[in-house]
Amino acid sequence: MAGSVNKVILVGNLGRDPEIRQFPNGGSVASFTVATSESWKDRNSGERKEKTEWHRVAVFSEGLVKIVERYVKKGSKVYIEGQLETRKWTDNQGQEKYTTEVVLRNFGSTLTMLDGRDGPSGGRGVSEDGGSYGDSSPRQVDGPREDFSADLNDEIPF
Amino acid sequence: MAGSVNKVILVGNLGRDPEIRQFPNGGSVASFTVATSESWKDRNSGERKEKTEWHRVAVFSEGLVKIVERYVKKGSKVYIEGQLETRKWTDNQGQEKYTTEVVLRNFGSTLTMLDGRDGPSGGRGVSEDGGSYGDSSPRQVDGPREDFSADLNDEIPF
Amino acid sequence: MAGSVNKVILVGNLGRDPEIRQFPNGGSVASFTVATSESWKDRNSGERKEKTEWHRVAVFSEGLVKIVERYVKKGSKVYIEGQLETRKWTDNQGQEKYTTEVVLRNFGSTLTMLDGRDGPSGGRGVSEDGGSYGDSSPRQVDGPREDFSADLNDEIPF
Amino acid sequence: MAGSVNKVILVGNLGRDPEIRQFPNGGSVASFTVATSESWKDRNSGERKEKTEWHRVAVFSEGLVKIVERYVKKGSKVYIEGQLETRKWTDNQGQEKYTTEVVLRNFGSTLTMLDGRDGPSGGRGVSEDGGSYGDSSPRQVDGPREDFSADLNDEIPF
DNA sequence: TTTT
DNA sequence: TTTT
Repeated sequence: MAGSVNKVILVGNLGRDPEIRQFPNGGSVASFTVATSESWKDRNSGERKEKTEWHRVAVFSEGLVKIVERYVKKGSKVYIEGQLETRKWTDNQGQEKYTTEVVLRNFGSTLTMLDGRDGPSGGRGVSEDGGSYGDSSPRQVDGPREDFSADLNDEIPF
Repeated sequence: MAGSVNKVILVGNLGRDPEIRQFPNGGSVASFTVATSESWKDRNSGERKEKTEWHRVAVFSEGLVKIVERYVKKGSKVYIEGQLETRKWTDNQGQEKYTTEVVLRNFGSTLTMLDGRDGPSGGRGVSEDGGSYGDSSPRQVDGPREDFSADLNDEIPF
Repeated sequence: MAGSVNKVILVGNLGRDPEIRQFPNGGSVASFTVATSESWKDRNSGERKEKTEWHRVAVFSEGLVKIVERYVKKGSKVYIEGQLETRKWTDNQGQEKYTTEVVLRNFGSTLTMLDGRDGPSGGRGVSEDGGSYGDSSPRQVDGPREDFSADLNDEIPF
Repeated sequence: MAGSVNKVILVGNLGRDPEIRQFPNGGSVASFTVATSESWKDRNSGERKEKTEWHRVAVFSEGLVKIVERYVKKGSKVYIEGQLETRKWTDNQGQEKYTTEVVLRNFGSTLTMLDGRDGPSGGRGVSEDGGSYGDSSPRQVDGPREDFSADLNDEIPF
């Protein structure tokens, strides 16, 4: 299409440690959920209200997966720039389901740590060397999976 | 949560005329879908590939609903700024489903026409006076509905 | 213009305490500078490089000025959404100068604290009641000024 | 700095054809100005008001310079994502000046045509092959320049 | 279902 | 200097 833009910007905290999975072809994906919340005063009752929204995030960019592996964990506050993607899948009962995610691929995607203490400053110019980094490694799922998408969908309800 | 951001920016075209619904309490919602697409050259095959993503949009801001009613129709190119929201609902078979939408509420939400010919310049400072506007009115669903969310969910598969 | 967008998003830290000024007509403005920085590895030398950019910010939205007064101070990390504006002025030697600022007015502007400890969650739905809030009040410039813009320009070099 | 973001999003029209300059080292820059405008109804007088803002844009990303060369010209409507940079220079009278620009470098920068007729769909995955493209080539400044920044600053007043 |  |  001549000129379209698909961009999501989130600042929020991770609900759990990220999950990293290797693909048979060598690629990998980091997935996690991010909470954002709003609060407002109800017009009628005058009560303070709050609503939390959970966003499912999938990181496919190689450099950003490394950042996630080393620095991002449950509770981390992150700035994320990605794109919206909806994919169709079939659950165990044969029901068709749709899942919408914020996806970080190479171009125009960013992940920046906002916690201060740990981690690098920006998620783009990722240095390619490794190195552990304290003890905050994410929950690594061991080994390649084949039924990747069904597996992911079992765990998170949307 | 101390400091979160939930923002979606889309530039794309409407797949169909918007649908406007009145709520019993006087509010209204305009809903439509927006297509964005990307194209790239496949690394292996060298082929040109294209992928279109469909985004479900729901406009609750009173001023923006008016803009949509008057100026936005099938094929319109729009700039949209809203927030991601996922809601749970139950289909006719009693299955729980989740639908993720780009929602435009009052603050920080924008809808701007990018087609040039028709429409006002920006979706924020909406003048409160009415007036028809050519012949490009959207498909108006007549009258208030009670089972609003189930109804919407019948029509669009995600 | 049919469909234009002017938006700046910054995440960075304040270089100094904000400066608040009252206008004779009752309005006020909060101004401060925000640093963002990038680091990258130089392609030729392999050295780690870093560059800091300073952004001049002016907050005119009444609710956001209150937020700034109470919660924002030197070193605070903030998320800011505003618009770019360039204004012309004349310095003491009669030279014409141009200053570009990130301006926060009512619509679509946001300021969110990212420090965690202090402050409210979002800069939009600001409650209109007052209240001190610890000891972190910004450097308040006492009383209305008439030569507002020249005064500001004396202090910051761009 | 741990975690900063510097992002500008513009949708607007070019005031003139872009200017392309080659650097001695082989790089190039495309520069142009983009207009955005707002209109609102004055609270007191009830009059319709309009204000146009001019943004100076400098494109350093190699792929995006090609896009600009081929497709972007006076009057074109574009979507731009870049970062804010302020640089210091000295004019002919030895006066120090500051110029703030929206700069498009490699990562996270985008330029997308919104005019419909001409041009490719997105400014990121630029194909590296050439090709003229009708007659809409921008005003090409011939040959490399050495005093690049002074030269640019002569022409545009901020 | 849009658009190029 | 653009655009409506």
